[in-house]
Amino acid sequence: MPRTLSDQRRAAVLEAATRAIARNGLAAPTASIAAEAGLSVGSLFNYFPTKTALLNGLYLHLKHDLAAAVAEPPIPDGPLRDRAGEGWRRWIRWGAADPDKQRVLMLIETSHELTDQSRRDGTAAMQGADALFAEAQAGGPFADQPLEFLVAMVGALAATTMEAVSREPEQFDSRCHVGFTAVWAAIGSGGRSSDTGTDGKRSQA
Amino acid sequence: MPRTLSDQRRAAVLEAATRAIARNGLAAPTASIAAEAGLSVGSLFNYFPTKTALLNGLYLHLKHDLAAAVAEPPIPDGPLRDRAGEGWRRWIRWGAADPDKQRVLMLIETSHELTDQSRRDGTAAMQGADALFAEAQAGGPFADQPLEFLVAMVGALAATTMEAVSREPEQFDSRCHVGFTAVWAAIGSGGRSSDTGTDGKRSQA
Amino acid sequence: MPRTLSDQRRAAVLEAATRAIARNGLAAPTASIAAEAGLSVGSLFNYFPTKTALLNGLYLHLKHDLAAAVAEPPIPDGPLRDRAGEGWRRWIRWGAADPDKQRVLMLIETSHELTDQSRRDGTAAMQGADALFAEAQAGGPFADQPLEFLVAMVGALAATTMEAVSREPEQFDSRCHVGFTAVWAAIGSGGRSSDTGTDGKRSQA
Amino acid sequence: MPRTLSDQRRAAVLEAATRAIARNGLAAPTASIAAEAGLSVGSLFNYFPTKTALLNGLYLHLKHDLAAAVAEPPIPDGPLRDRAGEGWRRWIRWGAADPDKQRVLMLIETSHELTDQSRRDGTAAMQGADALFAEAQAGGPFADQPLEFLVAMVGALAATTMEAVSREPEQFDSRCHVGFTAVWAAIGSGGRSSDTGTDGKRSQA
DNA sequence: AATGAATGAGCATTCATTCAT
DNA sequence: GATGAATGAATGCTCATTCAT
Repeated sequence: MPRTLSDQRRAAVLEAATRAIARNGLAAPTASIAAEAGLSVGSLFNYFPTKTALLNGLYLHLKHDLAAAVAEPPIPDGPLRDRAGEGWRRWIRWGAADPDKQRVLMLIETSHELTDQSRRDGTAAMQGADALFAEAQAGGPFADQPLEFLVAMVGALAATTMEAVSREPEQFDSRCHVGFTAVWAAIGSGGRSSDTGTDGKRSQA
Repeated sequence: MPRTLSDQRRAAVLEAATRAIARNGLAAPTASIAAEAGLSVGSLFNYFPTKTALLNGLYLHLKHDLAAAVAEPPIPDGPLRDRAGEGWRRWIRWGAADPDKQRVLMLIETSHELTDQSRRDGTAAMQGADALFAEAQAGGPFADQPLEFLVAMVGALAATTMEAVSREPEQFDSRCHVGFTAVWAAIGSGGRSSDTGTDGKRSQA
Repeated sequence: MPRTLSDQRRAAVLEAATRAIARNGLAAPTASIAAEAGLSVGSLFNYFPTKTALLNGLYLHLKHDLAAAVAEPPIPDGPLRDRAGEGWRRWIRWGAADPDKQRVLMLIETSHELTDQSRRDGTAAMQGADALFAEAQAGGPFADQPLEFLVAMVGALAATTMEAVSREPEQFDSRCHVGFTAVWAAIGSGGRSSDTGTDGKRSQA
Repeated sequence: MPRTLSDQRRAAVLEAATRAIARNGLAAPTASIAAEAGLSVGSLFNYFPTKTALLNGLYLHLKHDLAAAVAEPPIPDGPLRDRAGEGWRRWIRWGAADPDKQRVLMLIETSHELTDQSRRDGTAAMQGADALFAEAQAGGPFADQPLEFLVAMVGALAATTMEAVSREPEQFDSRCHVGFTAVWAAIGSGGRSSDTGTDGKRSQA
């Protein structure tokens, strides 16, 4: 079966596309992507019939990559806030480890290339991660806010935090903490006693 | 004397570019922008010598537009939190009133067309608005976070909030409140007694 | 009468065109010519209704300029060969003094912008100078060659000689001598006893 | 394996460019050249990445074409003057057989599109032909003239002679003779006995 | 399946010329 | 007359996609 070869090449294309698009924007020529992947133009179009298909495929690939990075290995049981915090840190770590991925994800998301189906699929892929935050929102004062809005807020904060961390990796803990504080507040849990605060000291106030 | 380069026409170009780019992305043809502005292609290039110049000009125009919308009329004196909240609401209102502007601002910001100079100028234009949040950050637990990071967080939250409000304008108050809660938390004022909490009612709980 | 003013400006345009075209070729924008002449585009088109008209006007202007440089002040009487030699030196001096003029003349001549009428007029203007060489040709072995061919040969030799002299002005005498030797040969007088060689002094050696 | 970049097509482009440029000047649209070569615009740019590259390639192609026409088949041994004369006739024949080539060569040479490298390469290609004339110059009175000047003189005379012959092909011998007489004079051999004279009379002096 | 040349619609930009002031 | 903004056809070049090999 030529399956294995195909998968490898497909992955190479996605990786090359990530680099090329991070560097040159969505206008990055398919030819340059193919070259970067070590393929001919013609072959690239065997894996993705159009550039739009490539972009949508890349979007889903990155979304799943991110979702996996957040959800695996499984986050150990514990207080919701701890679990959410761990998910958050994984999220940020993913983006800071390879800023290109995050940037490209956003570029595609804000473009008009993304089909509704892809957008839905991407959202579905993140459901595991999102659930963590949705749960926290549930009982709080912002429980009536649409999940979509919540998820968007968390995503925006994550993007900003990643970017900051990728510029100063040694500030990972510090920026993560600030970002999570905002996330927790956006979820509506910011002031609840059950959270015992962002850190223990605060809760004694 | 010939017809003089008219500010009106320049403004028309910027407005047309905003619409066209919101609709078709940065790849929107200059010809379509010119047409939408009621000008010939050639004339567009009298006002902006290159497409990049147009994009940079548009970016600055929108940034100043936003800055003015936040800062004018002057926000009346009062507790810092109230003033920041008023600035925040104006910000969201600006973006929700014309979502194209906000979208285009972000598209340009994440593209490679923006010169460093423009970026600096754009940041400078927003200084008035940013100061409001910087002041709040000053004495708090996040005082050591770089202003740049703070500003980026607030900006990201604003973008998300605007988008939500532009989809459901009647939820202006509700979304604004959530967004501001996150902002205030990101600034590090989320839990300070001097703020009497995110809102008065809550602190009594 | 605004005649004087007009003539000045017209001359300024021609001079500016010479510089601009020497620098950028026939594709030199009319706008740049106008600017170099200290005029507005619109005004330039008052003096020359089209770019082609400007080019033809410039051609004739340069041809007359050259013709005058060769013919004035009148070449004193003397042996034909001396008179021709003096004409030749004046010709070379003209081109070496301002190589732009010569280059532009050739550019226009080899372009498709030149009308037949202009070409004829240009030829007519040079008749005085050409006559000097035609006379020399008359009795010789090449008397049956068409005047047009003779003139073209002399022109080609002049162009080459000018170019060489404009690069090394101190070699004026040397290059002039070589050039004239070729001219005289092309005319068919190269070996006639009446010429007593390329120059009288030498033949006595 | 895909269709391979074909030498035939490349040649077709050069030929088409020669015709189109002879007809319309250097401003001949690339599209028209492509069409004349039976190619699409896009393909033309596969063979030559820019119009400037095409022009430089065309220049070198024509120079080599001319050089080959002069040098091949090898000129049989014999007196220098005879060999030079044979080279000269071949040169003229080349230009008269296809005046477009010569015209285009000159157009490119006098434009600003030609790179220094191309100019050098073009000169190098002609070295074989030029050597013939350089040798003749060597021992004569003009031996101290720079080779460059000599070559330019010969080239100018050739261009003029070609043009005349292409207009009246039946005058080939006659014009060739006149041209060569001038060439030989420019080289300084016009009066030397070893040449047995351009014409018999001289050698007796 | 892989390759890369071929295709041509599409785009930013230029520039001669016109015309309102 | 003078000015220079307005016009839009024309041009070099790009790039997604196709297809012969």
